[in-house]
Amino acid sequence: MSNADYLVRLNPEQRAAVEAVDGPLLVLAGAGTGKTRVLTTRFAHILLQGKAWPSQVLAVTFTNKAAREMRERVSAILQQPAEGLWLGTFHALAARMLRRHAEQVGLNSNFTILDADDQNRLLKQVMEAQRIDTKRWPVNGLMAAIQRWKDRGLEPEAVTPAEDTDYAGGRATELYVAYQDRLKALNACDFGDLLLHVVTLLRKNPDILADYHRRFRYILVDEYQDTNLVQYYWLRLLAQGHKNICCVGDDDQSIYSWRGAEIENILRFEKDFPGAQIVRLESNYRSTRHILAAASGLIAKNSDRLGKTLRPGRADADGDKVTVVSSWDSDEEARMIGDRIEAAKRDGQSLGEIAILVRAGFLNRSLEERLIAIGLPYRIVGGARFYERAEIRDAMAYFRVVAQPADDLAFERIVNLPKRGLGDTAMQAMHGIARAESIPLSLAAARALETGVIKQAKAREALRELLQGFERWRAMLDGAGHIVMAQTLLDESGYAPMWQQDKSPEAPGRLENLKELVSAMADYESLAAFLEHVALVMDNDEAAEGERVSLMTLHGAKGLEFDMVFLPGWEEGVFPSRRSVDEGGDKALEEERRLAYVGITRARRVAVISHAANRSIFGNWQSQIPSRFLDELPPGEIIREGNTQRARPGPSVFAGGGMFAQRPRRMIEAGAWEVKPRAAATSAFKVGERVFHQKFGYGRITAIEDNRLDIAFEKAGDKRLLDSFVEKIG
DNA sequence: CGCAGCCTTGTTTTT
DNA sequence: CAAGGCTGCG
Repeated sequence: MSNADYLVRLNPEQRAAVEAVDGPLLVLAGAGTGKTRVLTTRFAHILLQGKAWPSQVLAVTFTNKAAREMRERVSAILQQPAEGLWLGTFHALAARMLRRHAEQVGLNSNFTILDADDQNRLLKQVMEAQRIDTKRWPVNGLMAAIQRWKDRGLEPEAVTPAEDTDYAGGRATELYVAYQDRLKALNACDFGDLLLHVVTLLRKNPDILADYHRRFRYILVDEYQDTNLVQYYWLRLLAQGHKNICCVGDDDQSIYSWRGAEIENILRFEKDFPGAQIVRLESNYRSTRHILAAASGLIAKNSDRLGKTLRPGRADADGDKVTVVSSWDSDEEARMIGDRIEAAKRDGQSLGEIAILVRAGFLNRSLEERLIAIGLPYRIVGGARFYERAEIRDAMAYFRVVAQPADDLAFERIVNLPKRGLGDTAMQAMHGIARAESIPLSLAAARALETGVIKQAKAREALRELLQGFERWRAMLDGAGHIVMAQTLLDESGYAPMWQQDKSPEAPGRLENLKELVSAMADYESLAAFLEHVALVMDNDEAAEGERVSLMTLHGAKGLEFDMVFLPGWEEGVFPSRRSVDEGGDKALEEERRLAYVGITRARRVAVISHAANRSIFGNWQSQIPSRFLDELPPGEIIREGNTQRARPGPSVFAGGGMFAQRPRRMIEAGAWEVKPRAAATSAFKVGERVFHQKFGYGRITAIEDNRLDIAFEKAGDKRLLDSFVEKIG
């Protein structure tokens, strides 16, 4: 593409969004309306018009993937590598700013960024030091509260009674203070701190803020609907200078409130930035008209919306209606999906363009089993990630101690790994010294050797060797470089040999991962740069090799598109998620609905939604009620298939016969997802009656609520079922 | 000090 | 059903 015609390729609304360069602008971009194109073209337009140098534009995204994509596309339009840009995720950019001014908030610029696991362990230590019973008061509960405070931009002293929780008898803020103190002592930050500290320092230092005002003439923000309050404060502070802030987002795709995102940020944009223009992108170039209509009909049930109508923008927008399939159980649902994928494959459909999108990870299980059984290649996107694997985290802990001897959490993780004979008592001793003298653990360990508090000679010797090792490895950074250092360390520390001697089946894979880790280091010029990368870029998008079906969560699918999309598990409790709705009420329900909207709008050509009448959850079978979202789909846009009867009354379901095999059973009416709650009076059951269920066997009714029965099954335990799935025993 | 086996417990979504 | 924490033993 020559850079002269980049504007011609836009439709009028997109072009308006690109050309309205000065002043605040909100671009409401529906799914598939060319949001990324607008953002990147606008970026390039600013540069090509000579409005700013590349270093004078701040471009913020949520994910590393989006940042990478934007960088590539801007380069393509500029026809040169886009370097020296302030382009990245909120967290990466905040970390960059914070390192420049770390001393303003009491940190050293080489501070460590802790991951979720470290955060939890640290907070647990803090709580135990304060004699909090972590059984009665789970660490996760306080962690969540602290994160919420940080998401809202609240330092401990800013937590008002109204924002407080009654956690641990009202000691939550006190613990928050202790946790923050501990972080500073460790010269560490958690994820929330990156933004919180930056906002604090910008507020307290007008001169620094003025500096950034001078620098950033234009600000571009992607996925604005997912920003939380601190992110919003940060943007608002920076935008005060030139007021050229452009936020792109879609209120209908706000799905991260559980992580602190405030949909109000986007709903309130015009108030926050007076004189703001709003451009709506409503021409969808992705999906067929039925898919769009189904998604639009569903999202129309939400009330908190700015309002936006998706129009089919494709010339070939005709296509099939959305299919809704009912199945007896999750296995049959998985079989149905597998069959359809195989059929599509026979018709020449590329597997890489097929996705199965689920509400939660556990739904993958039966799907995976089926795909393996029929030999369809698949990949799980966003599953156990590379940098979260134990061996990687262990190796990283070693590297962290090399980079920062004061990193107690890392030191603690590896001091006895491989086993060096340092158990609880030795650790207690070291902690005691560290606390008494206010020194890092690794120094305390050296002191412990001198004072001889570690009794066992073997442990002492092993510890001495480890500490000497760290000095050697640290010295290698200057001469041999970080890659040689890493190899030497993994070998000499005994960590890699530990896995070499391990006979378990996964050991070879772990060694392989360690090799991969070391080779990944080659892309970074220093150990510090590598550590930063790992802390902030948790995704390593392994090249999507080969033709594979993608399995992922609905959250993970945001921003992606596929020819063919399967949406299984549309059942009450699963989707919408019971837990979300219990916690967040109507607001959460609307968010679940937005998630459904995101799911449907991923599909270009084919969307298949399904539900099953029975599903195994937490290891036991439950009877499932079809999702209310199914009823909310416009009837004219969908075709229903299947039913909730057992597919075949063959031996497969109750293999081996057994006590249930011979029972006569009442069949459930076809099309059972239309089963609606009936009036209480019609329930033909009585408390105390003995009943039979096809999967759970015999039981007795303990309570009746409308058409729902609480039943104590002899084998399967207590369940709540729809009465239509149960039969009386005469 | 370390291990094995028991029990509990909890399962959404992630930068 | 899994993983992780706790207990009790060698």
